[in-house]
Amino acid sequence: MRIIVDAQEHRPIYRQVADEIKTLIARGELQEGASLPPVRQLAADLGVNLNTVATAYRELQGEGLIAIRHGSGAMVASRRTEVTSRDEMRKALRAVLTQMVLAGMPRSEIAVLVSGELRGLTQGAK
Amino acid sequence: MRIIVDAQEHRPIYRQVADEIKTLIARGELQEGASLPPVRQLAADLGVNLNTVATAYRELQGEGLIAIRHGSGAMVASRRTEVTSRDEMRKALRAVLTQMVLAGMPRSEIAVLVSGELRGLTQGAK
Amino acid sequence: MRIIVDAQEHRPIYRQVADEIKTLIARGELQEGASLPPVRQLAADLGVNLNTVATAYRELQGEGLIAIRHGSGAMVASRRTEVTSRDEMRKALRAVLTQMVLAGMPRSEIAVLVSGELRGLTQGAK
Amino acid sequence: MRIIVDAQEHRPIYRQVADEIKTLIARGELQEGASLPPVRQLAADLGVNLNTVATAYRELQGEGLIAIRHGSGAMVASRRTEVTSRDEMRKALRAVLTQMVLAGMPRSEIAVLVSGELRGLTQGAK
DNA sequence: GTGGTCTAGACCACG
DNA sequence: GTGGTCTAGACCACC
Repeated sequence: MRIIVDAQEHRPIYRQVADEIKTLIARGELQEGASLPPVRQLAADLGVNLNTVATAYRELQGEGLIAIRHGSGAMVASRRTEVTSRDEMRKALRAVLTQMVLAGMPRSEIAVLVSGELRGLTQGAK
Repeated sequence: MRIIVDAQEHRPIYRQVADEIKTLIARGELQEGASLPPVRQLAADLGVNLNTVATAYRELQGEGLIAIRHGSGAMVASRRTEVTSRDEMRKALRAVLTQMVLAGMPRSEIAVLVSGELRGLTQGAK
Repeated sequence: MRIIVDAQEHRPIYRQVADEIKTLIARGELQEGASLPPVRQLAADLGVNLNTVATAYRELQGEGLIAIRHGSGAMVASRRTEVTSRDEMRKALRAVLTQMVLAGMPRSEIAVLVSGELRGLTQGAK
Repeated sequence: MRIIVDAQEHRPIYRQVADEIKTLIARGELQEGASLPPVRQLAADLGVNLNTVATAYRELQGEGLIAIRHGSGAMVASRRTEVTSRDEMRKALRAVLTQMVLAGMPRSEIAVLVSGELRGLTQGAK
């Protein structure tokens, strides 16, 4: 499983892990029923603390995206989640776009970035 | 100045305040040279501590977006910032879009949201 | 880590702490990758509030000199900074030298002081 | 009297004014007995608040550098002062040099800056 | 009247 | 155990 985390980023590491796994699920690279690597192994691969990965898995479980079965690992449960409110997502979107606009990125370039990411995320869904 | 903060959100309050002000600047609702409300007044309006607003202002000052002059208040200094790397913005964008896709939001609706926000942010720039 | 602060001085304490750490880094007494003491411990050592040290660390982080990782402490990241403009540094230098000249300090003695400090600061850079 | 202040700098404006006048005195451009401009006029020239200039004059008077006579303006009293302790000056010098070193300025260039400033300050003294 | 700094202490987030 | 955030309130510095 190809995941990269960066300790210097603003987002906490556990959330980076969770977000990357979410992206893999959304892209269809992790299908329903697929097994996730054991916590210890993923932690070792990423060079992070075991608790960090465990927290990420717990978050994904809380959102209903994965199922953790004691003693037999974790697997992808579903491609649907609804925990984050529409309003909160909109605020997050606005914050990101604001950042890009203030950084001087032209609107056309932002549009290209967005559609590029969207294409990657939705093609696996069909 | 219309700003809303939510103590329940993950983002710290001082960053919510800073982000909202950034959006107002990006939108052109706060022009260069415009005065910001005194920290104590904004703190009272938002129902938060003085220091929380002061921290937000300090962050904006550090990014070069506002100029604070001791004894005479704060004003908008610029509409440009460069603190966040392109790569970090891209990752943040991907995380938000992933969230939306997994929430089951159709691609067309996401596109509408994005362009709506973008329109609000870039029209003030002309 | 030997740091001394003086509450009577004009410079705020958090900046004194940051300045002292900067000097330790410039001197090479704190190498890149070295750990800084936990905020609470340094605060206790100096007899100041936790927040005061946290503010100093945050300032150093903003200048890129240290990296703070939530949950696992702070470490020296770099020996380079670029925040202060050349012109501002020159003006500050002039102010200090003016002070010394008006205090009646002979030019030769000032030169000795300067080269002594400079030697301490640049020898670690070899 | 050629004085420039910058509201964005770290030093408070009143201190910038005081420092600039000190430099003029140290350089010999303001001789003993010379009159200083009226507070109101200097404030108008600099575009700053009247109280700011008054505070600067008060500081200079406190250091014995100028004499303020009620109703007849201020004049340069002496070129000697001793209010700032040797230790505090040394600390200020160290902070400036640390800044320069961390900004990557080579030792040779710093030396040139220092001797250039020193030459300007001490030539008027002979 | 404006912002700046500091404290003491509480509680949370992260690894 | 580490840093982060917030509060309430005091006092200072600046314009």
